[in-house]
Amino acid sequence: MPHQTEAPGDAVTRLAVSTVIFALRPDHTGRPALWTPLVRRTREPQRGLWALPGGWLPPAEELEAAAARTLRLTTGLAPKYLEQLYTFGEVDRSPDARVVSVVYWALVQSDEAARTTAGPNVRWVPADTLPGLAFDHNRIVEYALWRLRTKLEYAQIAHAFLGETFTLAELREVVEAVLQRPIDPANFRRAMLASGRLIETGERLAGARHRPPKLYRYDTSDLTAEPSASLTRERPAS
Amino acid sequence: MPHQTEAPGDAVTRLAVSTVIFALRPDHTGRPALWTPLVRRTREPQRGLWALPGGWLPPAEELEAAAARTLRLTTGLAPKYLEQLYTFGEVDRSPDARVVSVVYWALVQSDEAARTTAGPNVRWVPADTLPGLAFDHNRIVEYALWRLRTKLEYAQIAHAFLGETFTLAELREVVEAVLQRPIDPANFRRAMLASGRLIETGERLAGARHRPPKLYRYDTSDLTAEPSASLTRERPAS
DNA sequence: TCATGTTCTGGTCATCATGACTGTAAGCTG
DNA sequence: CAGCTTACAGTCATGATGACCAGAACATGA
Repeated sequence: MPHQTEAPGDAVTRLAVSTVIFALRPDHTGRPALWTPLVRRTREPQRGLWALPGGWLPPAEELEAAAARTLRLTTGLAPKYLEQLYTFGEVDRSPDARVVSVVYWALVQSDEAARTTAGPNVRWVPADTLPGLAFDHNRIVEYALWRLRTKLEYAQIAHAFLGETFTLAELREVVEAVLQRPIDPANFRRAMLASGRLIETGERLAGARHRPPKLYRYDTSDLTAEPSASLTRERPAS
Repeated sequence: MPHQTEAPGDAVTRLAVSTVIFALRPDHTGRPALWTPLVRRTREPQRGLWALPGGWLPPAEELEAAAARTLRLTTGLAPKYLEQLYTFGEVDRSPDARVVSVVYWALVQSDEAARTTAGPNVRWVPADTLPGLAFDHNRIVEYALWRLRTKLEYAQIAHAFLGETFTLAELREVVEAVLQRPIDPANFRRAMLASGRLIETGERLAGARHRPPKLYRYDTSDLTAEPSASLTRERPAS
């Protein structure tokens, strides 16, 4: 496909797809924080180390589909948000052959995360305090964290962590957990309502020992905010 | 490298690196506009069509180095700014084998662009009105254009189109050409000076028939503005 | 029943960034 | 030196944002 047409030779360069998955879970203090699932490597190289879910790219499978499939196979998760993060291809990032990894990042709902495939080879860890991972996966997660946090500022993907309907307090809790700083409830409300992307459901969430908050839904009809809509999508075919 | 270790089988999936290059040149109205160099395909498939500069990824070469090398070989250009754009891997984007392309985008100085390798197989075209390109390259350029324009808003890479020193008017002309709208000179000055990234050289640019403007230099010392500094760099080893 | 605690929710105020605009400074040209 | 052009400095209105305040509305427990 490139204009040069030397034969690529033997397949010494291999193509893999991996995914950094984020979900909100209570940390040791009880407050919601970012967690990410890891899988234990059962083969060499780096056998026994924890790594990102992933796999080799099948020739007939789309990149995004491969990301969704491998994370479903290894963790049982179906992402609500899935987007390409970056392609890592340093020559020495894997000790054996040259491996180029197209890495995606995904957001899953909290209740979904609770249904993760259990087992000794899958484990959730706090995204900010990772153990030593295989290959360059620590660096990859750090970059994914940075991207998540900057994207939360200018775009609205916080609702990807939540269910279909949510209160403003729940949405704010998500943003606070991701950005790791408290946000004034009144100002947050004003900004969110001014964005015009929240739709009142008309219902309220009763049961708590305080004034029942309104339930909102996210307006997914407007795609103009993401000019790269053809490249990023929500709710991929899981 | 992924946790699954099925053999990747035959190398039916091939890995390529391509680059979208932008430079400022006067368009038919005489105003500076974005241009991009294309190369003509000399082999099948899509022989004769114009395409982005690129080539297959050698097993021992870094992705970014491969991008810099292929664009130098085909166009003779050395980019001042080079960053990974996106990885395109749709199964059907190439008629023959499966091809996954890691695409970079580059900015080159105007005077550098004038030194492009001449020949019937290299051609500069206005980035906004492209002819029909090979494969999915039209879509790729459109995405690169969007990324360039959004990145110019929040970051300051306009100086990548210019030389070492420049006047505020020159810098403003770059931004106006990229964003395709006039910018108030006084407001632009205020915003740029407030950013704190411009350093006065102490010199002025005389010779014009008006008050000589100050010459500025860009402050490259501060890397905190780009938290992903490890992934994006300026002035790659050309 | 009713006070109490809690959060929801609507509002004010100061600050800052930004767009529109005006006026003066300082060079070159004829 | 008159006149032209752009550099540069400053004002004003507007809108977004952070800090803060106060009433509304519910569950709970006295």
